[in-house]
Amino acid sequence: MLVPGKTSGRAGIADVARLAGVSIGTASKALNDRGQLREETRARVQAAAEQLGFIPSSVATSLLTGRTFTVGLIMTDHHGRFSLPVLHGAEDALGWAETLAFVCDTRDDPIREQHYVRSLLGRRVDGIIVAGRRAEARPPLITRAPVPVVYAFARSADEGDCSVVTDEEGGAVLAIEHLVRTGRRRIAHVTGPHGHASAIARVAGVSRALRAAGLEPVGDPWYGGWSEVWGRFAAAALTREHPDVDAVFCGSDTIARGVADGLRESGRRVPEDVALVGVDNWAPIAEECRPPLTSVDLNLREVGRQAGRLLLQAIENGHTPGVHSVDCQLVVRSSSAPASGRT
Amino acid sequence: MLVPGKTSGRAGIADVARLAGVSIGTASKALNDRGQLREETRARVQAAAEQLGFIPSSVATSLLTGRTFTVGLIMTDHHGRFSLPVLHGAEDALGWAETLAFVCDTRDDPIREQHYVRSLLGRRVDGIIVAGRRAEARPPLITRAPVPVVYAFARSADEGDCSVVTDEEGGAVLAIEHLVRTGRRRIAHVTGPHGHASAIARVAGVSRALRAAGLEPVGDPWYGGWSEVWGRFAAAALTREHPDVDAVFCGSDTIARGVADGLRESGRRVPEDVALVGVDNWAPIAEECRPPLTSVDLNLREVGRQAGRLLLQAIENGHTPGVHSVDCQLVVRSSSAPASGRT
DNA sequence: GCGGTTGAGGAAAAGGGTTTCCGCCGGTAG
DNA sequence: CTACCGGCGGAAACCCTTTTCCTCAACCGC
Repeated sequence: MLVPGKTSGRAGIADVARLAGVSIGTASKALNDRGQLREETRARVQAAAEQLGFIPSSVATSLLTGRTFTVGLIMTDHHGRFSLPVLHGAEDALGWAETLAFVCDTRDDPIREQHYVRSLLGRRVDGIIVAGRRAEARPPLITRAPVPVVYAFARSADEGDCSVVTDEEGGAVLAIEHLVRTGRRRIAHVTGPHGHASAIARVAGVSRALRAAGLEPVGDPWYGGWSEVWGRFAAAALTREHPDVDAVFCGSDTIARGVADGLRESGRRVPEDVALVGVDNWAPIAEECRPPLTSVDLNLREVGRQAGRLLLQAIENGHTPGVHSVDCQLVVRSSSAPASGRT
Repeated sequence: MLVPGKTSGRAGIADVARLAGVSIGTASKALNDRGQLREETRARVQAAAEQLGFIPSSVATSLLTGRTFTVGLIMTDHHGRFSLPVLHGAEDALGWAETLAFVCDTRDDPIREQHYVRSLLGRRVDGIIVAGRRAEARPPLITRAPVPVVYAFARSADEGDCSVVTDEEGGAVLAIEHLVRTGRRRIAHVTGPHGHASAIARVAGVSRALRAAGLEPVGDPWYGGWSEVWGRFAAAALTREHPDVDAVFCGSDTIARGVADGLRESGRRVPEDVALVGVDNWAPIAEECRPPLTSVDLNLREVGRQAGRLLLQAIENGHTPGVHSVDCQLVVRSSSAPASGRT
């Protein structure tokens, strides 16, 4: 039942106070368990608030305290394959509904990005998270931002900023160690475009892990694209040039799926003849692959969680510069089962 | 250069006014092109604002005007395949950065949802969009909401609410008409689980379109799951039971991809022997399919755009109840090219 | 009986803008 | 010379809630 009281049509604390027969200040104290009030008064006020469906305006308290319990989340990959898990992680860290996130999709347009930043700043967000896939370190969002900024997944070029990234090199090491452990010896690496930062990091991990295991790589890394077509092509070429290959580590699940199809069509069995590991652990690809694909999970949700935690920390205690790294995780499916007769 | 003026560390309009040598009221008028001021004064104030990097706090104006230029976007499908395009469309309608959206992922948990709703209401959002895939109409978010609510893609069970949905039945008609137009006569339909609302709508569309074309369906609709495995299985069974089939309309791109693989492995060529159309137009699947897949696009972005527009309209002029339908769009790729020798 | 103490609740300021209303000043017309 | 008017800019109210400070009354002990 609406009370004709205030302009907005919504009950304000003044309406609650009037209904309970107390002053505004007293009502506030009753609702926030502050001050010294008789229990009876407190209950009366709370009943009144309940009856009116009173929800306090955080706009007013924000104005008062200077904190909005609001952050901006800027994403640059509009399909959300990378930003969404980051958002989920951030939500975890920010507490369900404790702090809410304005999500802004820049569509990789710097003008739009600046618009959004200005808008966020005008709304007095407590901080900003910049999420999104980008091979290289990205230019800082803004110089001398009046609120903390944390970069998630895409790291800032400015070392004084705070970034959270995945340890892609470590992820590659994980994959190779797994293959070696399951008895593979002739391991090839098929990946994305030459010069792509992710490709570079993973190649480095592959070299390191192979060296540590005392193995020679099977040819140079195969650079191409991130597509299935490339994977199929590479599989055909690979089996032709290196018939003894017994495992392929792929720079993405998409490539790996192409490789799986290519191998099957060249008469190789997966995993019996050749084991396969991808990267991304992207369910619709990895799980539908024939056979289901072992994959390196980039742990993006944890990246988001860390970013959220660091942001909160920066808001409360000040800036924590540096690059924070999150480990990858290997998700084992059947594509890398040990070949029969091996360890 | 920070001015020691105010508490927050950020320049306020008082700082600007002081620097420009005018009163606060005058400064406000100068910055908002309001009132009668000498051009010189206006310029002086604007220069001061520029120098201080002044960004007005929309918290303050929101408190004053009662409008926050903020909406809530509640999503229920956490992979975002459906909600994200809706978000993008909504962003289009809300104007880049004019109105920002709090994005809340409920993970299909009603408790979390209520938390978020309360939080949004406390933040005095101007309206709420509920997005997300759900087969059936969903229960209303809240009864007697103090702000307008628009349901996007998942429609509300309450007819008095405002919902925007895609015309899934119409999408199926589009697909069948396309197949008929390119000379196919023996058209089968492979879809998801029996009883699923989307499956039901599409089956209805298929029947209608086939009847209109004077064709008999090839057997009953094939109900199964939304997976590739099901598609492969169905393809094998289909070619066995109906060797004369020359087209398959699939309930999703994933199924269609499975069917494509299954057909190829049964010795049928796509599209020469059998044409294929999917639903979703989900790029990573449709484009990587062999051959690239013709697909019915659900036009989710447009759904989001409509939802945004309707919400804005509801905020400004009041409620517009009813279910608004958005047409699907057929995206033609090579999987449905006319067989050689046909029209 | 009176001062001190404590418990309960009210009054008012604050926070950062916008807007309305008002006053001042200079120019112009009567 | 005075009255009026228009241009320009300032003072203050207002939005909603929290919080601090204050008042008032009752009760206690001496």
